[in-house]
Amino acid sequence: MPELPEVEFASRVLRKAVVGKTVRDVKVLHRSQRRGLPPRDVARVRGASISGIERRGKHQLISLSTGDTLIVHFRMTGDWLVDVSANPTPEYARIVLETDDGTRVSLVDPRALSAVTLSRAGEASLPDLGPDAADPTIDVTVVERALARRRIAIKLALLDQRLLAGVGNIYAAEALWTARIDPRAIASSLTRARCARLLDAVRTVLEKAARWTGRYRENGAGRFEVYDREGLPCSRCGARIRRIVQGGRSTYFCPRCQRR
DNA sequence: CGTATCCTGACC
DNA sequence: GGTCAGGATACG
Repeated sequence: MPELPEVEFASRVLRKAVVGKTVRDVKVLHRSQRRGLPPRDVARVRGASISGIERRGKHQLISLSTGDTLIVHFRMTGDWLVDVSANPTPEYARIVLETDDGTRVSLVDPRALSAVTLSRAGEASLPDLGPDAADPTIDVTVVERALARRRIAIKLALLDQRLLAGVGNIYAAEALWTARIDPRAIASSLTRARCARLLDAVRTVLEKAARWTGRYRENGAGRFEVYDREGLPCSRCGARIRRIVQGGRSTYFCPRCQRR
């Protein structure tokens, strides 16, 4: 699942492939994408040149010479595939961008849940996002304040992009394991010291993931401490990793060394 | 706060 | 052929 490190990697791939080029054609190949990017918006993209690529949380922002911005979210299974337009259309390609030099960038997404929308010049249509989890300038106080009023489980708070942008289900679980915090702990009850440990853990986990992502895209075995490891021993204390459901999603944690 | 929705591959 | 997974959003 693409979270901040994977989206950062993908945005670099995209930047290298298309920045400075002109969009020759845009194809929307799946009906679920037509809702977010209807024909009138596709028409606005054709012929524009791409001036830059940025990332905010898990969103990628493709700036166009027209002032419009394409906003891309991979959701669960989206990714970029870069090749040339002479090749056959890649499997699971949902939206295809072709540039004037023959480069083709396909949004490949087996589950077709990715979201691509066009934001018109001047209207910022990103959802309300908290500070970027990779922002080195955020400090403990930022985390402490974000959690102070939230009487929800800390795992759910970490997934709330309005509080901190970029963390998803996998790295939330990994960060809580690293910080030795029980995912069921109430967010507002965390002490300043635990907030500091959590911020540190989020950074550690995201940096580690970025190093993996740089090498290969696939999830390597043994990459995670708790995620998808139900019943297996905790590498720190040996207790069996548990799986619970929070907010409809799986949470994996060590019931012995992660405390409330 | 929980639950349904979007989608389709994977798995039973 | 039914169920599940899951990020974000909408709704009760």
